Amino acid sequence: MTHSSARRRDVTVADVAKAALVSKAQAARALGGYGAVSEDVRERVLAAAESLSYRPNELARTMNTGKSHTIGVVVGDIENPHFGLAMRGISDRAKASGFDVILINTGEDIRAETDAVRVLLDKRVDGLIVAPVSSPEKGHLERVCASGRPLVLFDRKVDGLDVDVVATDMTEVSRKSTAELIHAGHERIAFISTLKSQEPFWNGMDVSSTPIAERLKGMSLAFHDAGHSFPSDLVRLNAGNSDSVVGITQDLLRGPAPATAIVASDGLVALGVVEGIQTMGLSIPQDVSFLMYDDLAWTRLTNPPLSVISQPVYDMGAAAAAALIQRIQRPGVKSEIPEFTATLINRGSIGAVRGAASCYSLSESP
Amino acid sequence: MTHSSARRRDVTVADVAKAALVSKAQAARALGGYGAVSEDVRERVLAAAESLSYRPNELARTMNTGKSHTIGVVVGDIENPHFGLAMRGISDRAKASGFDVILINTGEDIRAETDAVRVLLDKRVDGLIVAPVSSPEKGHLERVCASGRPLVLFDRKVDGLDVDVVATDMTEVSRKSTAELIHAGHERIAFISTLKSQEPFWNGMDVSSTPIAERLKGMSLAFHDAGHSFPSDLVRLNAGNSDSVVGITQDLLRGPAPATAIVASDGLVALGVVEGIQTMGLSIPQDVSFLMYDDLAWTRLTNPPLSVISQPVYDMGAAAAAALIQRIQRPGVKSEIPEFTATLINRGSIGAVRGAASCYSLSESP
DNA sequence: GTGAAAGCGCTAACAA
DNA sequence: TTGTTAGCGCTTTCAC
Repeated sequence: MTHSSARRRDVTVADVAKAALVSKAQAARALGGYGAVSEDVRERVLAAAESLSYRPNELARTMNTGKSHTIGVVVGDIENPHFGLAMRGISDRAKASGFDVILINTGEDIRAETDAVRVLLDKRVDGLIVAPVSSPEKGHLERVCASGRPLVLFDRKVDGLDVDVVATDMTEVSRKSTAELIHAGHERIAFISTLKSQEPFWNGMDVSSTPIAERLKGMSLAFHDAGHSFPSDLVRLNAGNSDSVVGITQDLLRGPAPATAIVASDGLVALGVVEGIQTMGLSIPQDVSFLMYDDLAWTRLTNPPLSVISQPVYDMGAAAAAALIQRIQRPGVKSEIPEFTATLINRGSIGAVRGAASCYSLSESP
Repeated sequence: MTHSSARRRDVTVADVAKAALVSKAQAARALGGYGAVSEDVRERVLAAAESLSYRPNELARTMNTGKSHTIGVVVGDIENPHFGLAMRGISDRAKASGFDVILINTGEDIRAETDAVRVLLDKRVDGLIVAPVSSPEKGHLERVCASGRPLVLFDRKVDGLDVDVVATDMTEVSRKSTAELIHAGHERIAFISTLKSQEPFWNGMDVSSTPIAERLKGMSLAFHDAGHSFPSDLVRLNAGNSDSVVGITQDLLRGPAPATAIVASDGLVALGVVEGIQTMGLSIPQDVSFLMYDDLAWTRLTNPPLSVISQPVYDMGAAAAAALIQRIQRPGVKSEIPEFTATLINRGSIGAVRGAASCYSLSESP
């Protein structure tokens, strides 16, 4: 049993120095790989370290240097594969540059997000990537900037915060997708999002979350292009768990002027929408057309497979990490962030409106 | 602009002490909430801290106390909702006890897992929860124990490592589910797992991953119960990405003695299996029956909805955190870990074997 | 090249 | 109740 004494003190540079018969400073230099050390001393020190199985105390190191070689990531919902994939992009890119990545999940709660940012700053991460929950509060993010450590926002930008943002512009793809739906005869196109909002949506309302605002703007533009008016009564915010989405879906599909197509703003909403449609005994796309954001693996398994708007999430994660590391290594230098574009993948859940002339055929995806 | 000078030194206890006209020690006591401080001094110190917007340096604090009030979590694949849900259970429980949680994702790579453990130990987390990738290597986990910090394993146990394990015993539910399949006339039941293995599976082989071993043992027992022999030629390990699973599935369904039922050992494998079945133009459950582990949200959206084996993942996460925190707070005291049981949720992907007498009807789930 | 000594920001033992 | 003093383990002057 080599580890019988759990309460043993960690071995320190001093121990190594003693064993190698050199000064603490020399041992530290050899171990840390800085300063000037003779070959002879270096070897003795490394050998001693090896045999004592010395491990540097990163905390002490960080305290002195101020650098931790760690980047912190804060996301709202790690159960959403969207963030899982982004996380992989971030990790891969960071690892390639010798940075460790630690993540904190907030459950889409602004208080938890504030805590998470505080914890990571306290742990002296070298920089942060935050996928901020949509909320007017931004004090915690301003505090990051004030601390002097770089911040990169993921997915949404925050008004009045001059930091790098990695996101896909959704306006164009939304416009194009909506045009596709309109082309198929739809005018009653609904949009469901979990975005929290005090008031119901109205046309021209200032939507605080950039990606949602862009999706809505794209829809609005497409309706304008087609000479129709945007059915803003079919925009539903504040969708919560899956059950509430099911309810909203059923509500949208009932009544005198039901929706003929539904757009889900993310994978979680999509689950509820499809379930809602199914429980009403309706078929996609015969009775109602369906479109969702994010190309999740399961969307190919339903019947019909679902049409989705796909974003290069992995690449976005990698780009976020790259931009952050750039900022860390060359403070003050503006980092170049690539443009990302989302594309419509039209699988089979968009169909002609029920009862309309059935001249609709899919236009090819680019 | 309040944060114009990004390069300003952080404000320390010394600064606060000076402002409050007390000694550094008194300021530290007041701020840290330990020792004895008069009401007068406490107020002056807190006021000074407030006005200087003092933030304690957690690193320095951790260096002295050895405690970080942080627990580290290491998982293989955060894209798998299984771990996302577990993570929420862990976070919720930890937060309730005042612990922060940081996570590192390893991509099912043993080297990354080793690194992750090292990083977290270096950051001086108070304890670790690890969902270990199945691998013979366990040096990194032994190092955790040697460091004196508690470790809780999630999902799988590791041979020769005497630590708390939070897992669901899969033997019984596997046996029962397999019996269900056999009852429906199936004898050619396949099992696909991503578990890495040097050699193909053979009956009686020592499978290193507990949950997979249990699944297989349950199957074997059920076949034994029914007086049939276990078709070990239909057990496929080393499944990789989705494409490879599709290939394995197609292989299993071809040939002179094809599988009539397929069991997927996790959600990722399941995606490939269903896709494989669909691309062959076969129907579930008419042509082939299907069963998978983990009750993921999308399993209700396929046609038919998929039969699954459900584990209380959130509760398991919470229990892991509870056990770990117990160990942190009362070292040496053995923590009581509840038993978890998985249940078969028979939705609609298990049917009678093609061509057999169609007397099969679902037996009710408990 | 080398070593002694002064920090980093905090806690904790010891006196007063 | 207070203040003084020593650390925690490392990096980093600054002399030699």
